[in-house]
Amino acid sequence: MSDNNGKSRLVSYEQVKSIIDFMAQHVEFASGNLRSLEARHTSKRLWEELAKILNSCRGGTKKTTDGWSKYWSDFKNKLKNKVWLLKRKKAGNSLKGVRPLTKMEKRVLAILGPYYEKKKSKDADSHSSFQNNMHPKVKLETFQETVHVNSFSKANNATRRLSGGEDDSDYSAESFEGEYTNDNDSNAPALQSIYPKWLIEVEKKRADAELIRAKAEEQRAVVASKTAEASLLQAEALRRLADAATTQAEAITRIAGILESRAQRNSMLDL
DNA sequence: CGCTCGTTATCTGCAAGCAT
DNA sequence: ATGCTTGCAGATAACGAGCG
Repeated sequence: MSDNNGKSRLVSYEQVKSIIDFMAQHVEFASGNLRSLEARHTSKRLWEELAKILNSCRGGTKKTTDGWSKYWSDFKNKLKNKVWLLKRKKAGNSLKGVRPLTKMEKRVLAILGPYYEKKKSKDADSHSSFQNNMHPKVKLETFQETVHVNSFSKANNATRRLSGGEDDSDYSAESFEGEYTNDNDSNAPALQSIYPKWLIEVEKKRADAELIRAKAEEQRAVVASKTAEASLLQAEALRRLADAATTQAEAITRIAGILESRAQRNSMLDL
């Protein structure tokens, strides 16, 4: 198990938030798509970086890089199962106790959305899934059909702890409905008459991911501009310091000249 | 093209902790 | 005591890269 030295073995809310924030800035890394040789190095470096961040959080457990990697992998898997169950529920299957997605989970879905689609393409083609009315390429909805009882209960409760820092409204049915289909959107019926619902949902998820990426880029730009500003100030300070040093050197030269001429005068008087 | 290797994803079962 | 939840470990599958 984890080396938490008697502290909480549970991952804290702050830690989960940190992971998701980090993943939002590294979408390829989050999806586990860093497969090339160079990318693997990047992946390793990022896990070390992330592990350092997470282990420095005040509360929660401590893990090795492998431990956090495993945790993230399990987290994504549980989330996939949960989404699958929610889809079944929505499709009319009576699945009691399946909680709606939390804000955190929605955010992770927005980050991973496009990659879930890529990864699950084979499953979608090979499985004649329950939702016959759904397009087979909606990979998010094509998780394995054989979910045993244990997985079911696990998935039902997966990441329930994440709601700890959020208000109860996250669990409202409205909140969940708002994740992929905005029923209040007046354009929705018109759009659905043109495009299939699955395509609209996929595009919405893609847009969400793009938005998160753009926000991360914006933050990065702000940091970069502040860094540049600080560099400018530093350069200005150095320039002034150099000016002061030049002035000082000139003064010293003049003093030396004066002293030298005074010494010469004194020596002539002595003669 | 097919094989091997390394990494990551996924599945399953178990253990610890907690609530009743 | 019992059942549930959560996290972890181990096994296996899947994938991409490199090589002959």
